[in-house]
Amino acid sequence: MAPSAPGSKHTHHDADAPAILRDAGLKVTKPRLALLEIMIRDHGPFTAEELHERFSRSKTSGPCDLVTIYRCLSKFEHLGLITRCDFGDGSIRYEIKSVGHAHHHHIICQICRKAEPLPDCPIDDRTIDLPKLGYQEVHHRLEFFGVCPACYKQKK
Amino acid sequence: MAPSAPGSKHTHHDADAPAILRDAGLKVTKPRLALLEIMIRDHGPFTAEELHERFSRSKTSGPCDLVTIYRCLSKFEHLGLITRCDFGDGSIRYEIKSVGHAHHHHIICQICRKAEPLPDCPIDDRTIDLPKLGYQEVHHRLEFFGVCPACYKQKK
DNA sequence: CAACAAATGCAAGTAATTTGCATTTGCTCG
DNA sequence: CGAGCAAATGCAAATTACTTGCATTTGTTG
Repeated sequence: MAPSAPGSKHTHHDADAPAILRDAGLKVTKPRLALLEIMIRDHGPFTAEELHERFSRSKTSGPCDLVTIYRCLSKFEHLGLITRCDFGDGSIRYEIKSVGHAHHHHIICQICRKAEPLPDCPIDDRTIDLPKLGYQEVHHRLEFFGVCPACYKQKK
Repeated sequence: MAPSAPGSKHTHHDADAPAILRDAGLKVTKPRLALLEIMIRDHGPFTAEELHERFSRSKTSGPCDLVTIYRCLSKFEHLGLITRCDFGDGSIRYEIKSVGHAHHHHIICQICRKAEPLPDCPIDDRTIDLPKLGYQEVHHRLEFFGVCPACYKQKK
């Protein structure tokens, strides 16, 4: 996937996973690399468990302990490579941050648990409420919930 | 707190905990009543554990098993008496809903974990994004995070 | 106040995530 | 290119938050 040009134009784009890891000061290990590539390639926020399943299914990547996935995710999060999503179902999900995806939120179906990304974020952390003044490094977590069209149809 | 007038004007206001329970079709038991009263009287969203501690400390209310608290909270939530808050630290918190408190959100200090309510909700579930159209019963969960003035001062 | 369902307490069980520790694996130098 | 060392991994066990099963107690209602 990283072809031709050897020392070519930098500011690595998308799927340049090894460089991303190196730049972050992490060793480029097999599990780590595979994990990052999965997260870049595939969509949607994933739980550790879901990522672990993808490892098991994939023939190309060796196996990877669930614990390692937790540890990698934690590292990636602290480095700002991925964002945490909390859909309120007891599991934490993660999503790649950079790679063309702007800050956004999701709407989760309460019935089938499917999540859809919403294009724009309606919140500006700097201009919301007065009492928030005085807080530093403000950010937010926002998710929408509802019954998706498909599930709503079934209910009737 | 519920004084004088015996069979007085209805539409029970605030601290009329027994009536709230009865109206909800619940038995007025000692733990339940005490729990609801604590939630009405004291502030802030609480974890089950925090509520349990308040029981232990209080001389006026008998003891109450943690399991009972979980069960009551679950009941209260389904009845719409309380709302769930997720501060993303692995514990769920609950807050009374009615009793003059409008729908709102919080800002949580990342350092000391203290939560402050924010007066207005910046979200209108009906008018946010196009893809959300088609979803029924839409609601949202939103929390802000940051470093509170006190903790920020200490850091420097 | 009898009777019955609902609510409670205690013990045990789950699910998600974390920690300890011995082993392995990248990376850096010589 | 091979030693050396810290970082990363895997496995087992621990922890945390919450849930379930079941026998006992307690409100409520006739």
